[in-house]
Amino acid sequence: MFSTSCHYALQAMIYIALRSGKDKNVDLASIAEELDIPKHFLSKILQLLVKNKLLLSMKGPTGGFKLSMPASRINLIKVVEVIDGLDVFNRCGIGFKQCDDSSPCPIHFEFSQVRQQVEEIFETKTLEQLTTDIEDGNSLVSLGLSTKIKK
Amino acid sequence: MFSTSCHYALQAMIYIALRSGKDKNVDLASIAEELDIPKHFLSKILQLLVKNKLLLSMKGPTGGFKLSMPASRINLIKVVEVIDGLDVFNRCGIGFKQCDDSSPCPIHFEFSQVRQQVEEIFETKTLEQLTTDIEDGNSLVSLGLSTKIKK
DNA sequence: TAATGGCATGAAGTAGAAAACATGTCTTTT
DNA sequence: AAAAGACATGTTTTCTACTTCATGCCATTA
Ligand code: FES
Ligand code: FES
Repeated sequence: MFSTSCHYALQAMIYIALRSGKDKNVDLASIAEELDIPKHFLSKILQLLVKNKLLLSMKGPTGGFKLSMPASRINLIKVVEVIDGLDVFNRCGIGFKQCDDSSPCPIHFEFSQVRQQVEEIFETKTLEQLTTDIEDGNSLVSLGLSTKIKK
Repeated sequence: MFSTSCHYALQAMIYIALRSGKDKNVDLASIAEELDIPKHFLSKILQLLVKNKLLLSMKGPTGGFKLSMPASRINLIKVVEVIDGLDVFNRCGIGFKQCDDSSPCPIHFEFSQVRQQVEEIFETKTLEQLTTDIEDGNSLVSLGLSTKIKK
C-alpha cells in the first residue's frame, strides 16, 4: 500500500515520539539500528520530514531529532502526505488511471469505501495515542524491541 | 496495493470474460490496445495465467485467449494469487516484517480489519458479476471504451 | 579554539520491476 | 505443402525505487 520510504518514515516518527522529549533528541544511528533501517537512507527521509516541519533537527553533540509539535497534533496521515503524497488514498484497486464515481471500475464502489476507512484510520491516529498504546504494552514499536519503556 | 502486473492481469481477465465466448477467442493485440497495456508485457502476464489454468490459449489464425472455466467460477482473488501472491493481504500497514495478533504494530487491529474487507471484496466478486455490471452500464472496463457491448 | 559528534547534501551504485526485442512454434487457411 | 496469423520463450534494455559512499557543514564541549 505504501512505499518502503513511507513505512520507514512512519516507524521512525513513532519511535521519535516515544524516545525524544522537550530537551532530549534522538540520534539517527539509534533509530536506524533499533528499527533495522539503512542509516543513510533513513537520513534522507528524516531530512524530508524536517523540511516539511514535522521534525526538528539539531547538529553537534547532543544533537538529533525531535518532534516539531506535540505528539497529539501529529497524525499519521501527515507523514504519509509528506512521503508518498495523499493520492495513495485515491488510487483505483485494479489500476485504472482515474478513480472517481463518474468513471467507476467494476469494483470502485466497494473498494473506495474501504480505502476511505484506511484514510480515516490514518487521519484519526495521532502519535500520542500510539505511544500511549505502546507504553501500555498493547502494541510494539519494532519487533526486537522491549515494550517496557521508562517514561 | 497491487503491482502493475497484477493490475494488468485483473483488467485483462475482465476484458476477456466480456469479449470471449465458448467458440470465440480474444487476441493479445486487441486486449493490449483497448486497455492500453504494452503488448509484450501483457503477453508474459497472460502466459502466467495460462500456466495457472485460469486461461486457455489457442495458436494460429482465429487463435487467442479465453477463460478456462465459467466466469462465475473465477473470482478476482484467484488472479491476484497467481500474479502477486496472497500475502499482499497479510502485510503490515506501516511495514513491520511480521503481522499477526501476537506482535501487533500500533495500528494493527484497525488496519488488519479493513484489509480483510478488501480481501472479501476480491473473494466475493466473480468475473460473471463484473461483466454483468459492465453490460448493464454500471461500470466500465476501460476508460476509452464504450459500455455498450452487444452480447 | 581545536576536536568531536552529529546532521546536510550530492553523487554513485544495485536490484528488481517494467518494457522492448528477436526468434521459435503451432494451427488454420488456401 | 506453403503462407500467414497467432501464442511461447528467452534475452536485452530501461526505468525507478532503494541503498551506499563521500564529503561538507554546524554546534557542543573540553
Ligand atoms: S475506479 Fe477502480 S477503485 Fe475507483
Ligand atoms: S502488524 Fe502492522 S498491521 Fe499487523
